[in-house]
Amino acid sequence: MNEIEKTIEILRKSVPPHPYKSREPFRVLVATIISQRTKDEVTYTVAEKLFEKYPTPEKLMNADEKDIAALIYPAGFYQQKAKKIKEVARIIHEKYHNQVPDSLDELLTLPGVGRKTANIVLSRCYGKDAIAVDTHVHRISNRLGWINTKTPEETEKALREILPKRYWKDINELLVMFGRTICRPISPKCDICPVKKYCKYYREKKKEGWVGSA
DNA sequence: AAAACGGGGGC
DNA sequence: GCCCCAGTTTT
Repeated sequence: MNEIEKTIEILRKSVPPHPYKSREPFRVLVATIISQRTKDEVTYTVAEKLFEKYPTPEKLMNADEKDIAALIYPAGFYQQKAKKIKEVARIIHEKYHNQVPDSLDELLTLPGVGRKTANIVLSRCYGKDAIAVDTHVHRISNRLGWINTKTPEETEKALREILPKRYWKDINELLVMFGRTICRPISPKCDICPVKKYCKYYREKKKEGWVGSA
C-alpha cells in the first residue's frame, strides 16, 4: 500500500459519511446542478422541496420557472439554475424518455452540466470509472501532495494516472466531507487531521514554524 | 462590514 | 482566458 492508499483508507475510517444518499440519476443530476457554487447543506434542503413538489421530469418541465427559482432561492444563482433545470427536465423527458444518459459526451450536452456534474452522475448512479473533480478534490489532492495542478481538468487527468481505480467512485464524497470537516479552504484543522503525517501542506507549514489552526 | 466560498457558460 | 451569475458562512 502506498501513501495515497494509506491516506484514503484512514480517511474512510475517520471522515463522516456523505449525507446525500440518492442514486436515482435524474435527482442526482438536478441536485448536482443546484449544488454548483453552493454549500451542499443548503443544496439538499432545497432539492428535497423541489422534488416534493415536482417529483418527475414531466412535472418539472411543466413547472413555472419562477416557482423553481423561488424553491431553490437559498442556493444562489437561482434564475439561471431554474432555467437550466427546467430545460434539462424537458430534454430528459422528451429526448431521452426519462432515462438520464450514462455517457460523458451526452451528459455534457445538457445545459448546466459540465465535467464535475457529469462525472458525479456517472460515478454515483452508473458506477462508471469517473472522477468528479470539484474544488474540494482539487484543493485537497494538491495539498496532500498527490499532484501539482492548477485547473480542475488537469486535476482530473492527473488523478486518473495516480489514483487506483477502486477509489475513483468514492473520492468525491470522501474528500468533500474531509474538506468541510477538516481540510477546509481557509484555516484547515491540521492539528486534528488524521492524515497530517502524509500531507505535504502540513510538512511545509510545519517547516515554516506555523502553529495550530483556528 | 467585508471577504471567502463554489461550476458553468458566454464572450 | 475573463467575467458574470446570488446566495450563505466565516472573519
